[in-house]
Amino acid sequence: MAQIFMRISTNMTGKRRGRPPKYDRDTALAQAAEVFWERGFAATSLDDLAQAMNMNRPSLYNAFGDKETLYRQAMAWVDRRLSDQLGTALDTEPDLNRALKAFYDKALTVYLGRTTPLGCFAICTATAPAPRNEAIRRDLAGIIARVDEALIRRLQQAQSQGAYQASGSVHDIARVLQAVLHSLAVRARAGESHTALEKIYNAAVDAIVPEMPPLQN
Amino acid sequence: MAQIFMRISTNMTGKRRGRPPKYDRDTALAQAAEVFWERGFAATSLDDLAQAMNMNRPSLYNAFGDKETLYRQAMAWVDRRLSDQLGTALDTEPDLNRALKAFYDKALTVYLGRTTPLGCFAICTATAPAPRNEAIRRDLAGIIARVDEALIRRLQQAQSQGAYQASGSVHDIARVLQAVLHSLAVRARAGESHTALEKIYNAAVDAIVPEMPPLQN
DNA sequence: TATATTTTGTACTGAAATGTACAATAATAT
DNA sequence: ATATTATTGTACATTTCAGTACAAAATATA
Repeated sequence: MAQIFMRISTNMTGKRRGRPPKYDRDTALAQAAEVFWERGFAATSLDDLAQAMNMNRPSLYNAFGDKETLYRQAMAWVDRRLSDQLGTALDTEPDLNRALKAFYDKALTVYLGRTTPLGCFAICTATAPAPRNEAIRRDLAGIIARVDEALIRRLQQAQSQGAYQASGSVHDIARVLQAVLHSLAVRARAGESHTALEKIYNAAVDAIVPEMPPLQN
Repeated sequence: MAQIFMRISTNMTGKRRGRPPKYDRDTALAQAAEVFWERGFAATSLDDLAQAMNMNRPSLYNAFGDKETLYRQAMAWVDRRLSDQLGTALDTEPDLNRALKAFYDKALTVYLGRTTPLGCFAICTATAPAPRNEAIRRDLAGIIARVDEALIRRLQQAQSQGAYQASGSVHDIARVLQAVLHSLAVRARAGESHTALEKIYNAAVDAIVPEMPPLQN
């Protein structure tokens, strides 16, 4: 039941005992994520995963646990990478309007940037199992909450710099902005084009966070 | 391969020949939808469905075809009902701002109105299989497109009545409005409360389609 | 009453999936 | 060298699932 994965028993020379693993943990997770991303949680078999990760099933169990555990690690892996990219997109651009557009555009490159457009991993594959799998449901809720927080921070930053004046609550506006992200996630997976999606987020940002009028002096 | 379901061989008295079906087609679809809605497409077995529909598997095949066909019929069934309700919500309220809020609120009662909150059937269960199932992907795209059209119509109506002046393209604004719906669909399934979701759509509508200023005379 | 038609329900087949036992392998440590 | 440790890989057991064959049941029609 309570198994312990990944006992990192390295000695002081950094060399592990026993037969060395054939896989690299990070790339294996990336490969697992790719399969889950395309097929979803339930439709992905351990054989699919083992094949994609170039491992056999017992090794896979030994390294990552069962399918659910592996799925959650894969989702966390994808989330870390995406959060990094979206966070830097928000931070690099000083103008709020432009920062948000950069944010959405970076998301689109992830959502559309595979051989086939897959949308958002979490939104498009974690929703299905969520009602019957409390852990996955909480993972999904956590991912959404952290994006809320990132957007709130960015809005507050703009506000404190006088670059933005919220009509209502900044918390609520952040959630409206994430709504656009969710829609891009879904529409990308439904097959809509990059240009069509670009129009959506441009319209949204311009409607919700209009460009600053030139400073009056 | 090409089977024909539901041969409606009624004579002029409206009486069918052969043993009468135990199931009612409409309620059976509703029951199937409930199962798919909670578990998703791939995680639902034909045994789950047969049990929920109070049929045995051969009858199920005879009446609705295989799992994919049944799923698509169930999704279409749910979509018809939801579209009806959302359409009337949009039409009954004369003021655009209030009409949109009624629209979202009606959606929320559907998304949250079961024993466990399930969000939107299409958004939360059709996205997962979409990349590997072209038919389901197209169904999903069609459902999204029809909501776009309904919102566009409503915006144009308000515009032609002078009750609304779009900043940009009405087509784009409609898609931004549907983005809010998508987010409600996902967040409901992730476990967020009715009041939390209400705040989101209220903020969105007020930001995107502000209440009309009192007519100037 | 006999026949045709349609659905029901049992039972079966074959395929796919999960999870594990156990021997073989490859490295470090003594 | 020998022991220890950890992973790999084969093989297997069990369950679940999709799909179907076929007889029984229930109705209309001739």
